[in-house]
Amino acid sequence: MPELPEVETVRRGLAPVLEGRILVRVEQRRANLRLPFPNDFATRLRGRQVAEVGRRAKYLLFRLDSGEVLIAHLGMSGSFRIFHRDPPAPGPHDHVVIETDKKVTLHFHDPRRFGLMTLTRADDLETHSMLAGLGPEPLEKGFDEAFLAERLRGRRSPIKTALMDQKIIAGLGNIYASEILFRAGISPRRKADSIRGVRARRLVWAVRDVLGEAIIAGGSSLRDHRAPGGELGYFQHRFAVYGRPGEPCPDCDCDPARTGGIRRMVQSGRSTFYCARRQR
DNA sequence: CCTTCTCCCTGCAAGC
DNA sequence: TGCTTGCAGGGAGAAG
Repeated sequence: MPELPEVETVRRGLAPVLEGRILVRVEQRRANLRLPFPNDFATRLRGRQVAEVGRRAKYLLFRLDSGEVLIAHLGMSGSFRIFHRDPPAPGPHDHVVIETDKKVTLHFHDPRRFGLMTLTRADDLETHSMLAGLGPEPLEKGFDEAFLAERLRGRRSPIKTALMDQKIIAGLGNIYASEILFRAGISPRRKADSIRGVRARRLVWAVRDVLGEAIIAGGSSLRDHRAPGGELGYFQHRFAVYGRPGEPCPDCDCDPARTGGIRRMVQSGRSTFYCARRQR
């Protein structure tokens, strides 16, 4: 379940291996993922040099010397694997195979095919429909309590749902939304509009802290996420609430047998985990 | 405009 | 054991 920390971990794994490499062979092994591949996908990549591997929200951005950018999204189950020599034969879910000079091979693997790859001109990147309208990067300047309170003003949805809205903040998904609200001591049910002042400050800090710690841990490896070198992330062991219904709250130790402990509920069709005592 | 719902897809686990 | 069912979830688009 790649969210910002997982995608950033992937970017950090790919950048040193791919930057400066020339894509000598590109094999597109099916017509579509979540969306169709663009016309002449393999042809437009072949022979190009990778200038930079970047990230915006949950999108990976491979800037090419042709002036085009390869936009890749991992969806739910997408992953890249790097092989420094003798890559294995691609399996049924290895949808794109890219060979570079220096014998490096890249596989894009995505069993559920919620991911996507497309190409656009670098000049048009910011106005591309996938990137236009995204909220700010939560780990960069410009994301602060004043900005957050302004963005949440008038929002009637629960704060948990608002945190997952990519137009408000870019890069948060279901797992980190629960973890961040726990860290901030804010109820996931609270109306987004009521997040102001000290709560907005706590929430901004929680966003930065949780995401920062998760990136240092290499993201979370629940089912699918691995770094491109095959390394597992280990932030899942540090989840305070996600996937832990019925366990005692790690902060207040409220007893699950007496209505305390971590609870699960569904908001907008997604599981939310929280401690009712600690989060208000 | 804002919010919620539905769908896309496969793999896994729980339950019968 | 072997089947069915439900859940996992990012994002687009429809519906309310």
